[in-house]
Amino acid sequence: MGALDGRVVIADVVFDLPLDHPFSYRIPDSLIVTPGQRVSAPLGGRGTRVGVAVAIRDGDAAGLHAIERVVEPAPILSAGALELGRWIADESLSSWGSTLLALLPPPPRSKRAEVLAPPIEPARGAAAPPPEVWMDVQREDRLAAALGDTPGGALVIAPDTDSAARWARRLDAARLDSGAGPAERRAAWFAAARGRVSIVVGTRGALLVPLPPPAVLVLLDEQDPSHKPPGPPRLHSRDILLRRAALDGSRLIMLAGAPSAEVWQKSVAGTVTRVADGPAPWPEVIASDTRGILRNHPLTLPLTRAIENMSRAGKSVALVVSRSAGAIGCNDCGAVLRCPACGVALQLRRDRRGMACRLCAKTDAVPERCPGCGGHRLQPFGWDAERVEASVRRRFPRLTVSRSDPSAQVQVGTAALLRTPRPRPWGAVGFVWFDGFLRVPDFRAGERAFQLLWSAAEAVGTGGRLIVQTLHPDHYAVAAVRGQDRDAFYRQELPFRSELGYPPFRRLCHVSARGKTAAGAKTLIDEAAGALAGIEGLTMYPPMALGAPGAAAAARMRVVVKGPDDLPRLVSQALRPFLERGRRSHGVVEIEMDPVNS
DNA sequence: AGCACGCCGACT
DNA sequence: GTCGGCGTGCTC
Repeated sequence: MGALDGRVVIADVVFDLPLDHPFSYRIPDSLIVTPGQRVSAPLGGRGTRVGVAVAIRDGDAAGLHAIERVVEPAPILSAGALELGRWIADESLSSWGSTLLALLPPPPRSKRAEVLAPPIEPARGAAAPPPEVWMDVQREDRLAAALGDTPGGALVIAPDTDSAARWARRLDAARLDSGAGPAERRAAWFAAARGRVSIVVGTRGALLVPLPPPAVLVLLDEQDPSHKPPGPPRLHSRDILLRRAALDGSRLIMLAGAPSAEVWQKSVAGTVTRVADGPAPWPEVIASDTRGILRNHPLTLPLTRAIENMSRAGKSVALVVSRSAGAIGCNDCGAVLRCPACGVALQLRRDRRGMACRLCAKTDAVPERCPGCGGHRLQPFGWDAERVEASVRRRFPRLTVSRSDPSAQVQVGTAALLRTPRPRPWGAVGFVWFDGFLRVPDFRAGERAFQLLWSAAEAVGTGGRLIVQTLHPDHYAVAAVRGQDRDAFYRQELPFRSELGYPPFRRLCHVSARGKTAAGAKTLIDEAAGALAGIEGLTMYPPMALGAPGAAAAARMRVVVKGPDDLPRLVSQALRPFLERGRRSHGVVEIEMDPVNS
């Protein structure tokens, strides 16, 4: 690296920018920089930013600025982790830098360098055992016991910080999530890298923690949509862990009472191993038909009885309400108005003057009569927590009824009630208006409803009751939970997904255009849709406006694209000109791969 | 993403 | 005559 010929050592650095190309810097003689190391370097105008060195090479220093300092004296990411980050960026059509930096603990505030050893390189190429999904009621206890016996390290990914905190306490593990302080997070990261702690618990931000092999990777509540929140890394934690386990030969354990359709399909295909038990303690599941009732009172007879019996037995009852969903149902036959082409529930527009399909954007007036039974009681309605609370108070004046007090005899709330841990199980759980979940205008509504019922059944103790008030008492989600039979649910659900070309059989992608004006957004989305049109294997729905109709908010347009496994590559090739900051006059094109809601 | 440069409207 | 709008292009 003699300076005579101008050849010096150069670091290629990626930053948290929407630009998917590295910036090159000269490495001053006073610094040693290796791939995977965080560095601080000048970028644009004035000021420095923290980035990650992804490559070190010899080159011509002409016109290059110098790295200013290293954030840590050793790499924070292994070569394998860098490569995994590259894969996540490719799969989600985001930049390497924004992906990597979202997966690292915050840089230290002070410039004082921490003394640490380099992370241990994962054993690449080792054959990984097939990933497992543990579904039995005892799965959490078994996990805690199994991790206690594990010789190597373990990385446990929780869906949210509350869960991470609980599990860190339970496993006596180092905590690495945004609920922990920055210093604690960094300490946990490097302690794990050095093999000094055996178990690390975190949320998504911990997915790249280096662990000495053999390590066990764990995904808690696999079915929880919180595993793919908005923002980088823009990929589901399940997919990241499946990839990581395969790359570094780790065992992967996913926990879910009722797994996602994606994991279930993998288990059917034999790439994921199901671990279940025989019949577990299970409540009596009662589907209570609300036809003709539920207009003036939120409780059917079975739920009223359950409240009476349980309060007499000193047990508490949860009443679960749904957030009003905007789908349109018939109060006579229980049918939901659906788009004939897409199969998803049509949604009442906010101005209430029509209804629209979220996927194909077809809009229509709300019909006078139900297309199924001819009934004229078509309406979106629901019992919210406030109304339910007041009504139950009136009906049971001697019971404590509350929306906030966990010790109340009857507690009313949304589905989040079931996720709050409690010392004793519920005596009964009642779904006031289960159709509110079935009617959510999303192709995953049935799956979500099934998983919700399953978790409710698990949260009810033996001898308890699960009461489902619905116009669809024979719905296959209810039947499957009553029979404690996951397979029965997916035997119905998977063919539906397959026939309509939904995940897990095809991949989905949202392409949206945001402009200053509705016309600008429309122009841009039409151009983007034009670039995607005619690509072999893609199915594209017509553009539709997002947000409130009318107003100024219509400056967002979206198309839904379905395609094969290599959808990211197909879309990125076709839309490259839109993603490389060219068309700013009309707005910005954004791509969401594998959307999990709406 | 931020930021600087650059070319057209209403204001002290 | 300026101040300032944001459209366009760049950052090693």
